[in-house]
Amino acid sequence: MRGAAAETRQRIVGAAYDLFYAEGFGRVGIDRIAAQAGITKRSLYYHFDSKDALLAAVLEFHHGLALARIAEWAAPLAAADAGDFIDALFAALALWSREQHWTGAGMTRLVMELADLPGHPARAIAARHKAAIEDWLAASLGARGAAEPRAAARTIMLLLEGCQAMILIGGDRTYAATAALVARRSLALNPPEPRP
Amino acid sequence: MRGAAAETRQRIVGAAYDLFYAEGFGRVGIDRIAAQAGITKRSLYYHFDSKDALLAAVLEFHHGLALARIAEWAAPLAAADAGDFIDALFAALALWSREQHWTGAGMTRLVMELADLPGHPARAIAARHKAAIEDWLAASLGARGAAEPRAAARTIMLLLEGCQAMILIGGDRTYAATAALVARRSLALNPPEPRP
DNA sequence: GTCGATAAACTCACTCATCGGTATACGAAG
DNA sequence: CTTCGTATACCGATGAGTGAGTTTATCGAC
Repeated sequence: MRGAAAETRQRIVGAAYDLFYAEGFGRVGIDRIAAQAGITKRSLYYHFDSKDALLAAVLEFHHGLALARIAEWAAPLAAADAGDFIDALFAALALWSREQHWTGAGMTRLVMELADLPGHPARAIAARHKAAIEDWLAASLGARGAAEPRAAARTIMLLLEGCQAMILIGGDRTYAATAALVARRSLALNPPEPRP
Repeated sequence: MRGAAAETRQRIVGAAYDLFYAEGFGRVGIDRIAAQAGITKRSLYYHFDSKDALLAAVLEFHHGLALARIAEWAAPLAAADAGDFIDALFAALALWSREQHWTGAGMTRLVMELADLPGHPARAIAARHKAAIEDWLAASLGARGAAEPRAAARTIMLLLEGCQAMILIGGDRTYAATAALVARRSLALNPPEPRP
């Protein structure tokens, strides 16, 4: 049973991830996480010092998971040009938002929940996460011939975040198409070098 | 004391507004609101059936207040063209975000907090609120000669929401300038009719 | 004009559930 | 025998919400 700790830890993180993502940080109690993980609360506190520490672990887990997922998602798009890549991106967002019980991006919701606590460790992790996504976007766009990949990535981040907020608030998924259009046009104003 | 109810009610709404806006809905207890309003908890429940009902009243209050504020803000811009109007809009956002303890848009944060409760009354109020803002934007842009004011308003809503999220997450206020640029360019693609 | 009746406006003290976190003890593996 | 991991049972604080009683303003009756 010596290596079971890591497995138990992961089970706790997984349970907390599911619950935090579904209902938010504040509204989910430690007891429910422990029950979902199939252990007692005391055991949970053996593995994690506090609820905040657990949250940090969950976010790190989510960070890795999300980056792996978008890399996997982008794999079939290796040959796409920047414009098609953008269209595919927002089409994927529209599809994602159709999922039942979709609640938008977990990191963003968490930051909003902790908006008055700028010093909270979770805020730093979320900031790093978003920066990593933006970096990945810039690299992806640059590799597909976008003229100013960093500026384009910033624009797309704005539109992605805005899109998720608007869809969540009003339930109108056509904002995804609007965002794609805006992103494409914005890109077209910095046209890529013609490739031979 | 026969007509004091309305005044007390408003004091409760004001206290709840301050606290909800500063710390969110879930993390503020009824006791604190009552204390801040200078009454007992039991008196609060005399005026409001539940915490949710109080939240609804707070949101209606905020809705009216926000619309009045943006109208007041826009008054000096009556003569501005659509492009300048957009620049002023995002400049105001950048300035607003510099306020100490700035936590972004209250309605958006609330919807994120209640993301898993699509049937919550507060969600409907928030949706109406955002729709009203978008309508106001479309009217303002149309009056300033924008070619497709509805599409432009949708674009700007996306960028406003995205901007607030990005600034809150990363603390980087230069996203406001990026958003203004994107909005302006997007507008320039649908150029207004030249005015005589 | 004053005296109850009435209803509005409010308070004190309480309910029960849940919150995050812990003291202590027990079983198993090395 | 010690260390790791778990369980039972508990802590004080706080959550939303309430039952029952008290003050206060207004109004009809005389």
